[in-house]
Amino acid sequence: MNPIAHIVDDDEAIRDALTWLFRSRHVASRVWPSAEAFLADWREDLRGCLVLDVRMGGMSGLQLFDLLGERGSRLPVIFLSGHGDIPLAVAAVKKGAFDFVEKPFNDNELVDRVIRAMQFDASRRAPGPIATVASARLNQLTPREREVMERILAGKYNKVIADELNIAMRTVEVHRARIFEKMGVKSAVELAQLLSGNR
Amino acid sequence: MNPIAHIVDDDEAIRDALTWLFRSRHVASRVWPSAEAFLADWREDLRGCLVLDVRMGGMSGLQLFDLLGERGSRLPVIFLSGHGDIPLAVAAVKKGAFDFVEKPFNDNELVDRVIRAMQFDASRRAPGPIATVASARLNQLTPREREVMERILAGKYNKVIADELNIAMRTVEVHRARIFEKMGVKSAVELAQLLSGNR
DNA sequence: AGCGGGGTTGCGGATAACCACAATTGTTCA
DNA sequence: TGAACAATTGTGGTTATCCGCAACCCCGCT
Repeated sequence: MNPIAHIVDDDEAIRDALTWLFRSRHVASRVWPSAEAFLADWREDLRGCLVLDVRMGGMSGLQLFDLLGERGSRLPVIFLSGHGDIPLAVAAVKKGAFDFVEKPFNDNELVDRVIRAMQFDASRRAPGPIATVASARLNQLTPREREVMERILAGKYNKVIADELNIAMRTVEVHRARIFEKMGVKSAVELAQLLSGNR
Repeated sequence: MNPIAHIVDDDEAIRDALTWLFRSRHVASRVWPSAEAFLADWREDLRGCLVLDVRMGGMSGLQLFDLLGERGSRLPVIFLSGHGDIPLAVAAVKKGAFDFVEKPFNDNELVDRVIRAMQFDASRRAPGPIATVASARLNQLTPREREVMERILAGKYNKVIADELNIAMRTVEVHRARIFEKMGVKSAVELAQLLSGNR
């Protein structure tokens, strides 16, 4: 899925205006008339950003935001809020929304924020330095050790790993110990945490 | 450490100008005259953003950027680039830099981008939806189970956990099993991955 | 030939995890 | 007051992990 601005608003006039606006600024976009409609099309790998009306018939923008959060969405969300909805939008920002824009909005400002949200999304997905913490140590591992490690991280028993690789359990144990040593961890749990880009 | 704009530039005039600029806009900032100097003060928990001159005597901004990446920094980086350095800066953005600004820069624009970078940093650290994948299941856990889980994630043995909580090992085992069941995982490794915001 | 590194294996024992079965408190809520 | 739930513990047994000690094979390099 290519990065696009995903727009959810129940006001057709707004949808049309935004479609025109983004097209004129060469920003790819697509509109949905309701939270439910968007949810039906939502997939975890959507990229770009989400422009979301706070107040809508049916499921509100906030509710959608929360729901997407639960489902693991990381799409940056920009809320469109009427002047009365600002406290709501602020609360949303505190919960991790990317930004919010007051209605009526200034075209340039909105486009600017959408572009930034999309840049944000892109940079967060960049393979770059994010997970490089462990890569230095990872490079010390021999190929075979890497194979074993994969399976350790899959939560498999040594016995199973031995089976899959057609080697003795004892060998797996040896690899396991070396892996922990080289990666500077004491347990499989620590290893998983180290490699899950957490902190 | 409170969020501030961390500024690294080897030109004293620029440093002074930026200090003044941010102060006038009520954005906390601090300056360093070289990459090396900043590196000496760098800590993993710095918050805010990093404004970095691409070209400097000694270590360049790009080098510092790479180095920080290796050390696990997640501070969003805004590069200040002369017009000749733009290709470099663009490359940096592809590697995960947050933004770059051409010199000479427009004050408003720079402040705006710095604020966005800081918002980005703040929202990324927000307890919000990021790790909410698991939070639904996490809420099913009883307080006691949570206590046990913390210690499991610390890689401790059941025996040690039992000791710390002053309960029998058997009890820990029961909690452990329940935790795995409620969280829908089969091993401590999976649990760690689930809770490390990976995907 | 000698050396080192990577991969492999066996033995045996200490330690921990995992589990089914069974049971006892204390609290909250209908 | 009785059902439901959280927290607790025990017994006994199976299965895994973790390690020291010792060893063999293959390969590339000196």
